[in-house]
Amino acid sequence: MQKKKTSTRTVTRARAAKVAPGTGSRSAATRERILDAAEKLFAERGYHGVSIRDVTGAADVDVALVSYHFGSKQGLLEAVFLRRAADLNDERLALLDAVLASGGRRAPRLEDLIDAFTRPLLDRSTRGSPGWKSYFALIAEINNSPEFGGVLMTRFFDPVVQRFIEAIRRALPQCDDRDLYWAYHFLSGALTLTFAETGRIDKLSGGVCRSSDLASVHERLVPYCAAGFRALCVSGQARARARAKRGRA
Amino acid sequence: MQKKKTSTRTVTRARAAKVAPGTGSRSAATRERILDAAEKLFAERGYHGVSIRDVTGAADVDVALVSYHFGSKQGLLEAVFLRRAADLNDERLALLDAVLASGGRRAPRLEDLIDAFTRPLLDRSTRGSPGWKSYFALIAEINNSPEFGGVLMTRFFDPVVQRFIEAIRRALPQCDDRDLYWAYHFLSGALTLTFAETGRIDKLSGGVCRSSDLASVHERLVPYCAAGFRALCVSGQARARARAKRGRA
DNA sequence: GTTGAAATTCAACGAACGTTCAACTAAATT
DNA sequence: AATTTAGTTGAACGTTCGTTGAATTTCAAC
Repeated sequence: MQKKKTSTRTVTRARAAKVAPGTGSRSAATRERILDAAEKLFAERGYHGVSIRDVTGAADVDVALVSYHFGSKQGLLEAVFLRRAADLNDERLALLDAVLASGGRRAPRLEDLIDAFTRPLLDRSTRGSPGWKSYFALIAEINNSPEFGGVLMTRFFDPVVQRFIEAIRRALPQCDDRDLYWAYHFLSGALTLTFAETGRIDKLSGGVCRSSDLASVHERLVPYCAAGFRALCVSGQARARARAKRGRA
Repeated sequence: MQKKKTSTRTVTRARAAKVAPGTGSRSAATRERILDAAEKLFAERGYHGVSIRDVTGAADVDVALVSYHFGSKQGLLEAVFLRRAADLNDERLALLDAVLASGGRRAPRLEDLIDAFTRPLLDRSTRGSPGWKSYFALIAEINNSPEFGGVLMTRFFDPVVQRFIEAIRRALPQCDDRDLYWAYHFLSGALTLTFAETGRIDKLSGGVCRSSDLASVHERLVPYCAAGFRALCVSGQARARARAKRGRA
């Protein structure tokens, strides 16, 4: 199964392609076209549900360019993921710093922290380029997928998440770490499903709720999760007291 | 694109296959084998990430049997979905009725309702056959997928969900319907991500939390979501008061 | 034991899959 | 103007895809 071709000159080019060929100016445009199309299609039908030809067809570009620019289909997925992650993480951290700075030495307000974590998604989905909606739908699928969930999400987002959890720990200093992490986990599930906009709640509610009305959802997501964090905090202390009592008995 | 074959005798058999061929006893066993393998693989790699040959290979069965028993690959997915849905829904409704009955005329406790909705998942994932874990992972992917999320979930689960929301409405009679539905939406996201067991929280928490320790998660999921429901309820009333005040002004 | 339907097997269909290669174009370097 | 290089193209590679038709086996009813 090893490559037998004693390839001659072309090897250097192929190797170079694997690294990252795009520095020229006219390549950047086609790279973006491919990323836009891939983002949309991956979000709609999932990674395996989309062929490279689907992507290049939608981008009106030759098939071979995916391998050339991104090395492989998997490389394309990671590039899609990476493209918007930096921007998203940057604003999240900026908002987090602003919340922490405005409070001075005082503990930050829990609602402000959750808002700083989630508002960048709201802003981009409602006012950003339409690609952001696809991006968030893709993240929702990835986040819930055993195949990619534990890998891609961790790599691209966990450093920022860690900083938020540290801040939340300051807001709820008496809270057990396990309760803190699980509370974040629930927030993560609610958040990704919300910004995936699958439309299921529209049918379920008979039109009372609209997935696309993200401002209304976000307005509710923050108090919902803040209350959840606090409840876990107190119920965790109750559990600890019960354990201590059992220990003494 | 229409079938030109003036097919003679075999048509009756083929038609019958589309409906549901399995009544014989030895067919039931192979059907189950196929469903088990499909459930596991769909959960691991998603619908499009699994080929029919992957499934029949794992089930040690001929390729053609999927078309014979389930009509098509999509038919197989729906059969996987349907197989455990009835059992799950039945116990959910039984627990719901028990909660409502035990309370008599009084409003049910919110925590009891959320527990009735979620505990059947906990029981089956921890004590049921291992196929249940795959099933819940598959549901998580479907729930967050634009392609299937709004269709399959609605068809198989929404009737039961509606009954729960009615019961929750009795527990929070002053709560606005929009707040109620959105609160359920957040619960749904947290629930599906939890039982998907993607393992992401294990890495994020550095081992403090374990996805596989579902009893600990469930113990926290209930108070988290109950507090969320109540918080939405009161913040919804605050919003209503604010709207009324603006109206008078 | 024969019959007949249900279940299974085998082989193959055309289409689509991800990837690669050599040839070609266009821009930058000398 | 000549040469190099990044970018693009079209074609093809071998493989796998979902599905199908016909032949074969299994098993219960007669």
